[in-house]
Amino acid sequence: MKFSSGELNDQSAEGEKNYLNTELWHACAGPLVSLPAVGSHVVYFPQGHSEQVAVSTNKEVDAQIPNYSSLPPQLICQLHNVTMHADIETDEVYAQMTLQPLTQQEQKEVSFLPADLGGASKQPTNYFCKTLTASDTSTHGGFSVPRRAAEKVFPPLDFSLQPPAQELIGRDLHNNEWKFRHIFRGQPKRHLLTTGWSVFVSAKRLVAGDAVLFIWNDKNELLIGIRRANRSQAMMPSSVLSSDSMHLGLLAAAAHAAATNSRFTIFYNPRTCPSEFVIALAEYVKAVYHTRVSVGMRFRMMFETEESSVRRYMGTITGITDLDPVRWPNSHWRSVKVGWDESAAGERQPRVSLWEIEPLTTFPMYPSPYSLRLKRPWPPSLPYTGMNNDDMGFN
Amino acid sequence: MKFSSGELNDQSAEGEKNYLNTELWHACAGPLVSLPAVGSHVVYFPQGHSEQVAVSTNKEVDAQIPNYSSLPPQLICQLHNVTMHADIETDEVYAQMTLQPLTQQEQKEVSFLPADLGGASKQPTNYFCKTLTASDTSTHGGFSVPRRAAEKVFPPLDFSLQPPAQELIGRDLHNNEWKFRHIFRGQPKRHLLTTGWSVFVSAKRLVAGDAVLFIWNDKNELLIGIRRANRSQAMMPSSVLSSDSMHLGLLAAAAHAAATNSRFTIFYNPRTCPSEFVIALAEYVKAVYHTRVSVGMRFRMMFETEESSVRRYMGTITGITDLDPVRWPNSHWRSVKVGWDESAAGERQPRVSLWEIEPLTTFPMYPSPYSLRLKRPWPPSLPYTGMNNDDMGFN
DNA sequence: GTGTCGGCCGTCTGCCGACAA
DNA sequence: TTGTCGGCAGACGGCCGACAC
Repeated sequence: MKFSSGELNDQSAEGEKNYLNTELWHACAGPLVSLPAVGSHVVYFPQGHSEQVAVSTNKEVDAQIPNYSSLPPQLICQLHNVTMHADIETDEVYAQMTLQPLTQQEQKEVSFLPADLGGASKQPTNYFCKTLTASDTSTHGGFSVPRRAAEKVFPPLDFSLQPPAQELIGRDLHNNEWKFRHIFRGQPKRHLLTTGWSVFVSAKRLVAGDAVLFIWNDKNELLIGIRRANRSQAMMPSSVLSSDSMHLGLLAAAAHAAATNSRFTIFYNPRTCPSEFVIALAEYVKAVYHTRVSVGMRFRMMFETEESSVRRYMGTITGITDLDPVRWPNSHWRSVKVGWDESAAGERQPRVSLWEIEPLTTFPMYPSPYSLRLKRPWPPSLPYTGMNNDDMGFN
Repeated sequence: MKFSSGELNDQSAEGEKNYLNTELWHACAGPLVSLPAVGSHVVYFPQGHSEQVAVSTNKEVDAQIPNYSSLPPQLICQLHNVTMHADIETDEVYAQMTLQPLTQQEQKEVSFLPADLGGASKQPTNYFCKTLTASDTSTHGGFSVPRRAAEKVFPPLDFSLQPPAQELIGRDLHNNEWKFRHIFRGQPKRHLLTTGWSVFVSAKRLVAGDAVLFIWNDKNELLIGIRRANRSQAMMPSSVLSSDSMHLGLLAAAAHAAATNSRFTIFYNPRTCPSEFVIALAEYVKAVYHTRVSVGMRFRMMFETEESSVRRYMGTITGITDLDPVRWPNSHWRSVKVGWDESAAGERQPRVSLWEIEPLTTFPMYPSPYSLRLKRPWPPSLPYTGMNNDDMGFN
């Protein structure tokens, strides 16, 4: 992957030389998360960004918040910078992206042909993820390593020893070192992490239900990540800025950047965010202009499993309408209403975006009507008007 | 005091019935912090708010951030609501205020005569504040209570017991109960908190240098507060919104509220904020229009001491100029440059606002030239122009 | 194959006065 | 007056196999 990681970042509290391990970041972020390549063209959705802020502040966007008439529901941008980070306190992974909206001239020159998408999330191959049990997190004992996991990920034990045991040394997202005694004992025999485990649990404040990741990478290094359970209401309001002001802030920042074609910075929190709101342009173009969808159509969509792998759920498209006709008319953000085959009561979103689903076609793909106007970035139903600085309120 | 406290607040994670103790909040906030009364008129300074955000995000405001030409450097508002809060994780105190900018008509009707200021911070009388030592926070022992403090604040011990001891039960800002064994023992005799102290220290994650407050209030209740040491760089970026967007957000929120005379919400963090940025209008008017200041004039200003009392430092006015002539011309925010008699290298601000200082006058106060135009809210040098919705970029 | 438990040992918590600053 | 320490007793951390699901 081409994007830089661990760049010096004055908003980071992670210290000067912050070489965050890319592989570990992606493992913690999950198999569905991919970051577009630096320098590439992306589509930014203020609506999606707003959703993330709503989840983070635990407050829906207020109906009183004014809309920015000049801000379209999507901005085509060049991605200038992506840095991966992890919260010092919680190890929550997030990415910082610097985006620059394209000028109208640049947009005309952009290729709207579907390109190769390249950077699919590079999940490590040799890893395991286990949700912690009460015994794992209790002070009474250590960590029970699933047998297959230990045999796949950890270096083989010397079974001539009695009992077979070794010391494992791994590093977390902050490059902190953690040591564990790995032992194979008990009746029946099992793999355990004993000495060192409890300090890890208390340092990371892990509780039953949280998950740990152990990765053995190509360089024979052990990487250790954590994924906290979704204790949804544990999210606390920031007490820095009201959620209304935050919503206004993200809109104002995007509107100003669009009006002046200047750079702006956003944070993307993969574990809290319902959906990615910065999408590779090629992916967007392919989904919106080169895929036929209609009500009644069957589709698949990927979801993450407990064990950090993916599985596909199936559903049917029940409608294609604006999510918010007032604020964001003609937006492709979550424009597809869907029903799920296995619906466990609000477990899955009732609305998705075109690029999140894989339509199931039993017939060969014909060129869509849109493919005839490939040179026009936006169909008439999506008026992408140039913005006038004078109506922004900025100096 | 008239303001409501502990109102139901859907952005609060503190639970349904949040009766936060006003007395304890003020004790934790410190003797210099006062909150204006609900319903009263106040002056809001976006610049000061911006300073708070800069400190909270640990990042100075970017020069690239556009200014809002329509937003004046101060807004006269009615204060509709004040609620006091404490961070669930850190116990950091903060206040949420709902402000509504006055219409031009309302501003003309406002009394600009200096009124009584009323709500000076109501510090408790029977309390003590101690900065924790290494022994206090070590797991090896308990908490050493200064003798005078114990005798003043704690209920008297029954000295017929051997040793004299009692159980103290107190409550923190979240109304959590804490029990301590208070004992008078050792050679020489001293007051100690033993059983219960260490769970408090570990629950609050106190370290040497942090301070605790014990208050005995009128209702014979023990209140317990904490004040963490200024580990300045411990502040971490929020990872929700970029600091630029936050700055834009607060400006946009204030500008929109001013343009539409609608309410907006701000958070005030007394312990992180360099200066109060919501000031009682009466206080502002008195300082700006009824006080003569000039270069060379001597003044006093209050500061908080280690023991949570106040002392006054003296200084000399060295200049009266705009802090930021480009963004905020003709602002009274930190318009006074000062030199301090006892200057311990950047310990005290080199710029203050008029309402923060007490000018020393050896002669009787004559009416200032401004007092002749009391009925005009703003002198010509402060053009308070009405705002035009059309140039705000809002719908 | 793995979660939880009783048993058991060792370390550290935490209460005490001594002592010194 | 009060911060830190050595001493000591008891609680809990943490390693073990047993056992059950």
